[in-house]
Parts: sequence; C-alpha cells; structure tokens
Amino acid sequence: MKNKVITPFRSSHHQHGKCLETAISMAKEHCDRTGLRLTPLRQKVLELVWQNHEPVKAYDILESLKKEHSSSAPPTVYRALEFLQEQGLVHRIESLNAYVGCGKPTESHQNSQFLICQQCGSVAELDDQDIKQVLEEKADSLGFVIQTGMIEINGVCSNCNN
Amino acid sequence: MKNKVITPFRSSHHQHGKCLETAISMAKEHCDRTGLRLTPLRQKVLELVWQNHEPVKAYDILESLKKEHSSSAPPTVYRALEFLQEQGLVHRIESLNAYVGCGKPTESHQNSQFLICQQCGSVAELDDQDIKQVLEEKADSLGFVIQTGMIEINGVCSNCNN
DNA sequence: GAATTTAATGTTATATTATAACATTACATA
DNA sequence: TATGTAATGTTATAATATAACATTAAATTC
Repeated sequence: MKNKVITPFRSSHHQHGKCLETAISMAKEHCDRTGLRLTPLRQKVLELVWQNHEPVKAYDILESLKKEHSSSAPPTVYRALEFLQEQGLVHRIESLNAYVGCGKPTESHQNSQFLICQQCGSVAELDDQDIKQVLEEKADSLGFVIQTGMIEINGVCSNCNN
Repeated sequence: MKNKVITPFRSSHHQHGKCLETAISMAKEHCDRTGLRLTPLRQKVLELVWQNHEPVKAYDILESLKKEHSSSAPPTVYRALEFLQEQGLVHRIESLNAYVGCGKPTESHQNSQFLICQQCGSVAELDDQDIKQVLEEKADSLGFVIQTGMIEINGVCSNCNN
C-alpha cells in the first residue's frame, strides 16, 4: 500500500497502444460497476488524453475531437473532462492547465503527487503514504486540517537522466 | 532552519497595517541591496498583493491600480508581478491563478509549501525541510531529479477550526 | 409502449487569464 | 549632453474556461 506508483513515466520501450487500451477497458469497467455512462464522446476524450503520457491541453483535445465530431465546442471538452475527473479517470495538472490519464482509476487514491519531466514532458503519478503522512503531521502541528492537496514536482525523469 | 513558517495565516488579532508596512520595507531593503528598482508602480502592486493574507487575482489588482494610475493595462500588472516574483517578493498560487505576498523574501527558500484555508481564504507559506526531504528521497528512489516543486494544500486553518 | 423525467449534448455568447509586439518615456552612465 | 538600457504605455490578441439556454437521447414510470 505504501509508495504506490499510480502512473509510471512512459518508458522508452513500452507499447503505448497497450497502455491506452488498458486505460479504456478500466474506464469501461469502472463505469459499468458504478452505473455511469462512458458515452462515445467521453470515451473519445479519454482516448485523446491518453494519446501519450504527457499532459494534454483542453483546446488541443478540442482540435482533435473536431475532426471526428464536428459539433464539438469548448463546453463539449470541458464537460467530458469534468466527468472524467470526477470519476478519477483523469487528473488536472494545475501548473500546466492540462490533463493526464490516471493509470489506476479503480484504486482509491487522493491527493496524489505528480512528477513532471521537463525534458520529455512525461508525467508520473504517485500515491505515497510517507509524503502524505509528513504533510499531515506538519499541517496538524499548525492546527491545519487538510482536505485536498496538490503536489506537482518538476524535474528530470530517469529515462532522460541516462 | 527546520520547519520554518515563511508567512503565517492572518490571525484574528494581528494588525495588518504593520504586516503590510513590514513587507514594503523588506522589499525596499531587498531592492536597495540588490540594486534593483522598486518603482512606484511595482511598490503599488506589491501593496495591493498585501491588501490581506489572501491570494489576489491579477485583474483585481488591475482594477485597483487603475484608480490611481489610469494608464494601467494587463501588461502593467503582469510585468510588475513578474518582477516581484523573480525577486521572491510574491508567489503565485497555481491552483488559484492568484498571487500572495511572501513574508520572508530575504530568507532564501524555494519550493515552499502553501496551506490555503477554504474558510477564510487566508494562505500560509512554509519552508519545511522534512517535507522537502521526503519528496527528495521518493523522487530519488525513482531516479527523478527534482528541479522545482509546487505544494498547495487546501484545508481549514486553526483560526477557523476554533 | 407512450408519457414523463433526467442526463447528455448542441449552440451561442462571453468571462477570465495572459502575452505579443511595438511605441514612448525615464533612468543610468559614459 | 549623448547614448544605451530599463521601465512603462498602448493596442491587439491568444489561451483558458464558463454561463445560459436549446435540443436530443436515455432511463423511468405509468
């Protein structure tokens, strides 16, 4: 349970098609289980978010979406993203105004930590209990009660370091 | 050096005028020492950021600024904010697209942590070595080299809890 | 299975946040 | 004082996001 990597960095060799496929099938499962509707539009947006492991911008999604779905407009994308975020299928990276797919939407996690590689643009998501605990302790010592947290760390990933 | 509180929450009794005054005089000192120019415009923007301990939005600053300085336009504000951020006199809260004054601009610190009270809107800034260390360790174990980090925690501050 | 309600999408307009590009003014210093 | 640099003015526009209302599709109830 400790130090879970929720979404790893894109590795140099991984077959991304597989990655995307898994994400979609997990999303379907999740929606089946919860009785929510992964409509074609929502699925398409999720696929576009999962184009790669890099954060994707709303208006870039919109551009792609328009090609297959000409009636798309900003609300189309933002509504789909809102739904996907509520379901934990994608996360928003605040420092980039961009969205990434979640690798483990079915495993409950919150206040996860994002590592953003400045070199390849890839993002990894962690759900590390040690990090959360130290934050909890520090907040507690100030009488601050944590509700949600956002941790976005910029740096260089191991693929790019080597 | 450990667990420094860089900027505390606004407390129910503190005299905010004092707080603002201190911030301005520290900024002046800092600019004197570094040979940079705290122009009237920049000082005024800094004062507007320090109106209280809550993050202030760029266009709100612009509205206020216009009252005394009618030629103000968005670039006026964004340039001043850019300068102030570079000098560590203000920080940007990414999750809010807003800006807060830094309580200890002269003490070197980076990658600090922000606690944002959802109830009173007040923000505190920490520079906690334990938090940074655990992040460093975790990143390290993944071969990730940290450059900058952003930690913004939402919750309820001790003033509001009581 | 038709009627009704609710959820999802379409559509238009606009709000909010931020920057580009070039002109002018003020300041520093040679 | 001349000259270069930094700061500010000015206009336009880019980028991100939401409001408000209309329409369509799906689920539910009768």
